[in-house]
Amino acid sequence: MTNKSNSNNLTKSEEDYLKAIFQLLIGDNSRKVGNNQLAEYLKVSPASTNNMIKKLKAKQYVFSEKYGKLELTEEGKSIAVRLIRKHRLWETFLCNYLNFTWDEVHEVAEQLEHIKSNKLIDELDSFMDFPTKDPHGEMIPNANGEYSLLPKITLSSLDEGDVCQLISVNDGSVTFLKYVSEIGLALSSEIKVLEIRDFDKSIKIGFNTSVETVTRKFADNVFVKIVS
Amino acid sequence: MTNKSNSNNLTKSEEDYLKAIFQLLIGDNSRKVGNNQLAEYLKVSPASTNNMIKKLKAKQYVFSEKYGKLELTEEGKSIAVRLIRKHRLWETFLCNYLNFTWDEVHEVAEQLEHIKSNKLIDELDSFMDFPTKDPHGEMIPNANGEYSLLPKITLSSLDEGDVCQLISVNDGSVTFLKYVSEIGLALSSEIKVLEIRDFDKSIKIGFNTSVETVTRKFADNVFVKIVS
DNA sequence: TAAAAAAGTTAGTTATGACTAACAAATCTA
DNA sequence: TAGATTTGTTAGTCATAACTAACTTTTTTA
Ligand SMILES: [Mn+2]
Ligand SMILES: [Mn+2]
Ligand SMILES: [Mn+2]
Ligand SMILES: [Mn+2]
Repeated sequence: MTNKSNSNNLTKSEEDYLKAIFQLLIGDNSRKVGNNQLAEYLKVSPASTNNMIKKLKAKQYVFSEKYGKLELTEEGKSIAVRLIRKHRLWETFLCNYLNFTWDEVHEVAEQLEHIKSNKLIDELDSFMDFPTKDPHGEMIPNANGEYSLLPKITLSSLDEGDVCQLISVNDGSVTFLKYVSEIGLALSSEIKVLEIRDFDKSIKIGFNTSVETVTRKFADNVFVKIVS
Repeated sequence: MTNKSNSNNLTKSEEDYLKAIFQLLIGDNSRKVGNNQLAEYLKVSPASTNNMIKKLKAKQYVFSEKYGKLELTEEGKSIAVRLIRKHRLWETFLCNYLNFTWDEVHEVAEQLEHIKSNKLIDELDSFMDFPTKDPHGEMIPNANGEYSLLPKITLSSLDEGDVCQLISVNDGSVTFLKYVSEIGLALSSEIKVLEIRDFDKSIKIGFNTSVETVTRKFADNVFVKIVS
């Protein structure tokens, strides 16, 4: 059993850095995460991340050798997971109870996730009857910080003829999410890869009664489960 | 019609200072509010408030002469009112939907009030069907910033024999609020002033089937409407 | 009305978290 | 493997928002 009073007394920035490292570590599936990569992800300078990493190392949330790659301690991971839980519960609340669309929730959740109150988030969870997926299809960790990760397969990794089901989407870009709903794609949509064009690797997909051509960049942000 | 994009681009601190000035101005009913008084209210040093006041004057939310008392511009007032609206809507939400007690909501609302999203607060308002009172009995300004103030009569200002109804309570102290509910007082309770003791000005009150003696300090935080 | 007290201001310090510029180490790549 | 490129580090600056200590102005009161 780990320290109970953790995740408190952290600043908004410290929390966001830990979450970012966690996301990069699970996102890039156990690939190494470096200082500059983190800086780019957070849209700050490498000097800023270097500085914050020092502080997080002193507080024992992060470890790394000089000039080495970043890793999270158990404490660091635990804080990141709880932040993700809060973020996703808030996104779910905004979508399901306050008439937000899925492209509107991320920015607000980015603020709400930093509200310090265990009771608040657990009551919100209970109020919504313990949802397990957020509006973008991502899992929501439970109150004990437990969560399940299904492997993230991008639409762009499929071959011609493959059929898949849309599981989740990257929630970071408003224009991307608007685009997804505009063409009629939604969570659970069944998608067939009709053609991968040699010229620019753009992908012609079919779903429902629609056919659309999307770029590789688009397909990189769509996560699927292969059906056949 | 005033500037629309106001109240944005303000820091949490700037917002809290404007709210505090507003509360002191209406609370102390048009009495003058000075720098040191503000410092004491916000529990920071007079140097800190002096500094912040300078910034708020530069941004035209506050005005005052050197060594003079503080006043809010229309813009300043408007920001304060919107912050109070957010604070009280959140308190109402926490009490009515998330099983918070009235002594638990203030601290969390103090954080939630700084979330930047007009849609969020207006949808929350609509979700709750536009409540007009918060859990402590205070009015909630509407989406246009309109609000009505009933004169604040403290229980401590009554005379022996007066009968009144509890309208609202000061929401700032957890121990006070717990105390109020513990002795069985609630919004709308009818209270009779049975005796004001000469020795220490403590007040013996009767309500429901109870009789309690409360201090002047207690009675200063209870606001009532005189019944007879 | 002069001294004392209170209220307000200023200067200088600290912590946080950004930044740029300059530099060092590690990794590619020819 | 040497040179170039990428990655990471350090030093120094800035803005915000707190602080203490010292000072000035205003108000009180004896
Ligand atoms: Mn999100
Ligand atoms: Mn955030
Ligand atoms: Mn409150
Ligand atoms: Mn606040």
